[in-house]
Amino acid sequence: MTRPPKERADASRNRAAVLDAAARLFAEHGVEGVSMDQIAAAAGVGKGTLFRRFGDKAGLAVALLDARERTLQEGILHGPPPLGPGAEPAERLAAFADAYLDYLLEHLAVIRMSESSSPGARYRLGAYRFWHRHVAILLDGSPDPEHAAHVLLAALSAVHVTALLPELGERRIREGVLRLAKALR
Amino acid sequence: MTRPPKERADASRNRAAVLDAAARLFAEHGVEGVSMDQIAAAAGVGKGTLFRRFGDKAGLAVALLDARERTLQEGILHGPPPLGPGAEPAERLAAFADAYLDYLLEHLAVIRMSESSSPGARYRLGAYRFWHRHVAILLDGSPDPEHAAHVLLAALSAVHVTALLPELGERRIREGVLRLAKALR
DNA sequence: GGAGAAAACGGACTATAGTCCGGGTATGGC
DNA sequence: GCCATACCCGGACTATAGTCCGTTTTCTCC
Repeated sequence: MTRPPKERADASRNRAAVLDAAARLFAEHGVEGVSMDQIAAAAGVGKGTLFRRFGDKAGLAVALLDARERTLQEGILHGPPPLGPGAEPAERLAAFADAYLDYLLEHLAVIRMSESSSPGARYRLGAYRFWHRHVAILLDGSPDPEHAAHVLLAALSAVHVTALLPELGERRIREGVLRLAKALR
Repeated sequence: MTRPPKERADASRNRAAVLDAAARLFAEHGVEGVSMDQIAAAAGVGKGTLFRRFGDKAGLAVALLDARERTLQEGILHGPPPLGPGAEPAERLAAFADAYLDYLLEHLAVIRMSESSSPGARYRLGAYRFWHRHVAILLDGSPDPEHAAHVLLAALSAVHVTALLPELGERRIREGVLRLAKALR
């Protein structure tokens, strides 16, 4: 890990102000209904500050999700089975699909924003690479675990689940994903 | 089918001019590298005309793909087996996956544009609904053909295939999709 | 072939994402 | 406490998508 030399007091203050403002505005008007200008104004910072720190709207979404995402990753790496180590791969895969869907459905709009700024942005996220490696390892033994892992994650993409939700409902999506996880082994 | 009353001569002339200009500019500078202003200028029409006719850049992409897409749909509905009617569902599904990948890889950038203007745009395309119904029918008998069809199509989305192509290559993607099609039955 | 209606045209206009850089401020060394 | 400087700030600026509406063209019917 590279350790940044330090964070200046004004920078840290502004980062917190931006994240607070963004969380509040997103909750109030929806992710799509808030412009970067509005967030900057609400946080009391300039536009330049906002973009320099977070890159773009997707980067802001990633920062907002950071804590929740780390919790899930922690549960996978060091938590109790079946999500954490110790259970059979098949069980761990089912537990992952379930836990990931919990996370996804809880933050659907923000995750969608984090994944779809530019086309293909999702696949470049550190988090995506984490989920992909985890799933590929659990699929070890199948003909092409890497492709199969991408397939499972495609069925768990925010855009995909958002589109299917009104048509199929949460229950059928959960069952479908679990069946898929089994079928891929 | 609803029959539009007629198309005025100026409208038809401009439509052709826009499609020509777009095809040429896309081929020359890539889909991402061309702005709607440039297309309008190259076609010798105003911006308003462009947007009124095609809605947005994705609509323009859809119009460009129209002919090729109809060919594939025709092959499915009335062509010879195994793509067309007459073969076993499993064979037809494999043939569809293969033919769709041919189509997708041939026009990857334009299809990506047609699918990803706004988030979820893909699922509202008439073409998507066609592919989905076809696949769901071929998966009849499995626990949830509709969800399974969405899964197969997710593995065939332009963004997904674009992201996987440099990492896995065409061969592994084709094999992976075929395995998925088998596993979903 | 001319008048009137309907449809299409086109460019000025708005909104938003994202960039750039001159000016300011915290920090660490003295 | 003071200075040098590296880092950060913020708003003016650019580029692009998409809208709006007064004007022009086409079509139809007489």
